Order: sequence, then structure tokens, then C-alpha cells
Amino acid sequence: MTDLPPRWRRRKDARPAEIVAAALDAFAERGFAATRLEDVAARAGISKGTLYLYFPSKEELFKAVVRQTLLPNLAEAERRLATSDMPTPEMLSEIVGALVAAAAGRMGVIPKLLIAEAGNFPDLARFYAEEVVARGMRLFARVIQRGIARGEFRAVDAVRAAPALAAPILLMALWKNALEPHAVHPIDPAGFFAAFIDIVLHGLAAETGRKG
Amino acid sequence: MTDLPPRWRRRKDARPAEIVAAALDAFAERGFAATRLEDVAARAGISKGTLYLYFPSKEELFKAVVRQTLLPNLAEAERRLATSDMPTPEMLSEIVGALVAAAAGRMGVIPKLLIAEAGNFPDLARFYAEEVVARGMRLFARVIQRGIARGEFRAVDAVRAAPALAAPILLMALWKNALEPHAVHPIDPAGFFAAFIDIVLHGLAAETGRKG
DNA sequence: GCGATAACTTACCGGCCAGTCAGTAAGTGA
DNA sequence: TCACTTACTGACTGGCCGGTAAGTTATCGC
Repeated sequence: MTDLPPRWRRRKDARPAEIVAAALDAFAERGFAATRLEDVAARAGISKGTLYLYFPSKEELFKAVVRQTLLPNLAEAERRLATSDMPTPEMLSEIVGALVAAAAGRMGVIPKLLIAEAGNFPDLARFYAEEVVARGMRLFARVIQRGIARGEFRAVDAVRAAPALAAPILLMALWKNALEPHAVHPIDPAGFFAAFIDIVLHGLAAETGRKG
Repeated sequence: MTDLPPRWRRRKDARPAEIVAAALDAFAERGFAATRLEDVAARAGISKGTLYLYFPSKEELFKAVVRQTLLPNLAEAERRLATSDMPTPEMLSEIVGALVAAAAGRMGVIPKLLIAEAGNFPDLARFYAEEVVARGMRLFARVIQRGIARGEFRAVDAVRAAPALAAPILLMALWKNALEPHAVHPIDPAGFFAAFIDIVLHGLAAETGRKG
């Protein structure tokens, strides 16, 4: 008679990742404070009580979302940093291009969340500032240095120029994940990146006999 | 005997501006959702009830904060756009420099608030996207066009390059108003801007007999 | 099958805070 | 100085939501 499918299943292993994914979606839409844990639970196909079996509080869930979304991209960036003999302009273009693309996607909501909640989660803000932003800046500075050392770039101040490479990533992350859904005029990520990298590479290029 | 100062004074004219200023501070620290109207009232030196005499709801107060903080800067930007015969590189440097400086100051919290709350205030988000972002992009595109027309810049795609000029403004606004308070490594706004504008101006400069 | 276990649900609690309103006292003007 | 207006106060409330715990049911070992 009652061979209906069970009302729920035990899936202890899969839950945490599903909850984190659901929470990322929910936070992306409404922000941390405004999303109800009941909504997160519903998106994950569970009840609120179950959520508390896996995460002790809303705050800890938030931290898990940030860490788990960020770490794969951090690892990927590190991997890319691995030695490569390609010319520095191409290398720079590849690294920044990959990050701009990632920022235009799902990962881009993380900066948005962190910026919004920095005041309420100082430890997370410091983690992000040091482990992500500062690390990224060092990476960019090293790439520029490499170009200078190899005679491909002018002798600019690499440390001060590094944020200029981070800026388009941030712009793309926030535009795609906050304003564009409400805007009339879209930005084409590929076109924007092409124009940006064109200017930067021309701007950094070693001079070959011009005014100076 | 009781010549104490009065417990409060009637200051109908001054209240709204004071409340908006207090709210901007409070929102800047904790974000919109997490700030209590009682805190805003205390900062403004009034009671919560008084606040409701001037603003019908927390949402309307938020909108007033955004509009009143933004409009003076918009007007200033428009004014700067006014005809000027200086060379385009200098003009570009002045316009972007002024905006980067403004972003590093008080006005910078507005992008932060809007980005965080875009999902919850679609009309504000659209207003900002169209009236501020899109307008700024058009301004930058026009400046680049001007440089090209006068033979000072290479023939780049002005519309696609425009966001590259907006990016450092955004970076500065969010860095100063969200992450820097929790970070160890500061960014020097002037140094950053100098490096950025150096690269961009070199990158846009008309070619004078080099490889191509 | 048949407990035993633990993954999951549901109903509930308590604190917090936006928003209200009756009352109070600063100002006004005659 | 006194009657009147109104800017302002502050105690209160109603609903919302993070968090909890008692109860229910899938699953697994025997």
C-alpha cells in the first residue's frame, strides 16, 4: 500500500556542501543579515533544525560560505603562479583574465558579502584583507617586477601599481553581482577586459625610442 | 533654582540634516540592516520618536542618506565636466583624481551601502546604476573620445575602456571604507593614484613612432 | 524482522527592534 | 503671564527570526 518514497533521506555527507551552496545563493540575493535561515534550509531541501546539526550558528555558516567559496579560487591562483616561461604580458593577461572571469561568476558575491559585513565580522575582514587582498597584491607586484626584470616593462613602482590590476576584478565582481541585475546598460566582461588589458599592457610596455 | 539648560530644544530646520549625517555614520559602521534606529537617534542627539517625525520609515531614511550624500558629488562632477581647454591627459587626471579622493573620504560609504543592499532596494539600485554609474561611464567615454579626436590618445574603444577609469574609484571607496580599518598593510591613495594614472596615460598615449 | 541509532522534523521560546502614541515641556503671541 | 501650539520624549507592543529540544522516521547491524 504505502510504498510512497520516504519523506526524507539520511545524507549526512552531502548536507554541508548543499547547505553552503544554498546559503551562498541566499546571501548573494539578500545579504547576510536579511536572509532567514529558514530560507537557506528550504533551498537546501531540509528543515531549519537540520541546518543546526551541521552549523552551530548563522555566523559560523557565513564563515564556512566565505572560506569554502574562496579557497578553491585561491588555490587556483596559486597554481597559476607556478613557474611558466611565457612572456610577462601574456602571463599578466592570463592571470588577470582568469580572475576577472571568476569575479563575474559565482565567486564574485564573496567580496560583496565581505565588504558589506566587514564592520560586523572583524576577524573575517582581517582574514580576507591579509590572506586574499594582500596576497593578491603581492602576486601582481611580482608579475610586474618580473616584466621589469626581463626588460618587457618600464620601470614603474610595482607595489603601487599592483592595485591597478586588482581594480577591474573588484569592479567586475560587484557589477555582476550587485548592480547589473537592476541596470539597463550591461557591461560585456570580455570587451571590458580586452580594453583594460590593452591599455595596461601599452602603459607598462618598455619604451622603444619615443619621447619619454 | 532650576536654571538648568532645557532638556531639549526645538530645532525643526536642523534636524533632518543632522539625522541624515548620523545615519550615514551608523550605516557606514554596521550596514543598513544591523543599525538600530535608536543608535541613529542617539548620535543625532534626539529620541527615536523624533526621528519618526522627520522620516516615515527606516527605508526612507536610507534613501534620503543615499540621495543627499550623492547629489552634491554628482553636481561637482558635472561642474568639472564644464568646458576647459586643458590637454586631455591633464583633464583626465584631474577628474579621476578628484573622484578617487572623494571615494577615499566620506562619500565612499555610499557604494558600499548600495552594493550591499542592492537586492533589497531595487529602485535605489536602478537609480544608482543609471544616474551615477552609467552617467560616470558616459563622462569617462567622452573624455577619452576627446583625447582621440585631438590626437592625444590612440584610437581605443572609448565605451569599453571607460570602466577601466571607474575601477580605481570603486577600489578606493571600498578599501578605505570597509577593509582598511581591519587590514595591516595600508594603501597610500596618492601613491596608488599616481601609479595608476601613469600607466593609463602611457597606455592611452598616441603612438609616436614605435613598434605598434 | 526488529530493536537501536542518529538523521531529520516540527513546534516552540525568547530577545530584539521597527514603529506607535499618550504625555510633556519648549516655544509663541496676545 | 497665561492659554495655546507643536516639537519632542520614552515606554510600550507586535511580529519576526535565531536558536532549541522533544518527537518522528529512515537506515543499519544482527
